[in-house]
Amino acid sequence: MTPPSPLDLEARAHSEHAHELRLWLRLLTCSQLIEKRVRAGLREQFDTTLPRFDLMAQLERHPDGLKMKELSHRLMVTGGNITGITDQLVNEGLVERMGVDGDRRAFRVRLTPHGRASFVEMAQQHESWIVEAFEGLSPRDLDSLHRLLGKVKQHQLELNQRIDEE
Amino acid sequence: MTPPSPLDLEARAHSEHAHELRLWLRLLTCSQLIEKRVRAGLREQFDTTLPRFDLMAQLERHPDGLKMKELSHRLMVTGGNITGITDQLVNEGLVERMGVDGDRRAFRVRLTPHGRASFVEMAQQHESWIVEAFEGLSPRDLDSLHRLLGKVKQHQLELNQRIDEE
DNA sequence: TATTGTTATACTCTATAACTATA
DNA sequence: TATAGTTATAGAGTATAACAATA
Repeated sequence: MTPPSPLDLEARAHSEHAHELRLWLRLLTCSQLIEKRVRAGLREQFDTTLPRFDLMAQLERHPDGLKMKELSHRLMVTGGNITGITDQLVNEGLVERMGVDGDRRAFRVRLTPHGRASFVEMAQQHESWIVEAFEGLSPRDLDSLHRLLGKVKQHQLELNQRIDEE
Repeated sequence: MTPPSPLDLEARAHSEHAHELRLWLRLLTCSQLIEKRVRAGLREQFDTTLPRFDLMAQLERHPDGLKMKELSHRLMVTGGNITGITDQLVNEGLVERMGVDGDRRAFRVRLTPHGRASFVEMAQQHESWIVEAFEGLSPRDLDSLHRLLGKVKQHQLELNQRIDEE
């Protein structure tokens, strides 16, 4: 016979916040499942990766280019990684580094015409994966989910703000 | 250099299906922000990683242990990785491999008493991070979000089912 | 002195494929 | 033949820290 578990008490204490924990696990599962499909599609159909796609997506939104520092901030990764991804994309002729007037330390990175055409093609396919991922939701559900996640996001940003100020 | 704080990943959305794209980017942003905090906490306070924590969490829910194959399925990663993580945890005395009656190929992996105690400590802290992450939501919001994500998850699983059958 | 960006490095996480030992 | 698990390997993705050039 199994000895009584010493952890029954803790298990009960945990169940007090079981709602939050279950929500977190479900949120994580959803984003992992969708992300896996997107990564696989980018790899199989376009021989690229999500960080590369994300960097190009940022540049597509900013035709005049973005500085390395700005890319680092927007993609939430440290600078060395941006250098590496940018180097790859430059070698493939998809983006280019341009000088910045008045600051010879910095670059503007922007899409080349080839990079822009390439991105448009990927973005169309990407969109279809995402539409497929959410086709189980009504327009009203989509809106509710967006609004609720907006609250979550806002709260995370406030938490990070507090930490940055410490 | 610390990881850059926030972001504007959501800038990526553009087309006629902008609703779905924006929802996806927001979902991804939320899970990334929370996940980064959890990973950082596990590393700083317990010198461990999220996959290790997740494996132990599975075992805590299954006191009789789980087979390597089951862990692989539940954690959504391939078998070789389970071997690696399990090896680490065995070396640290946190889990153990037990034989399975009637199948000498397989193992049951389960928490040791030390592993269980260690997990409880981590889980309490983990819970506080998750509660903090969602403290901006009312109980009603929590419930709505959980229900909506349930629809998303269900749809992903059906999509994967279709792919597995191809 | 501070900031922008690069370089070098190391570590975690992951998938793939070949392998073994059982079934 | 098929399955459970291991091993070996390669590559993605990331952070850290030291560094150069410029502000």
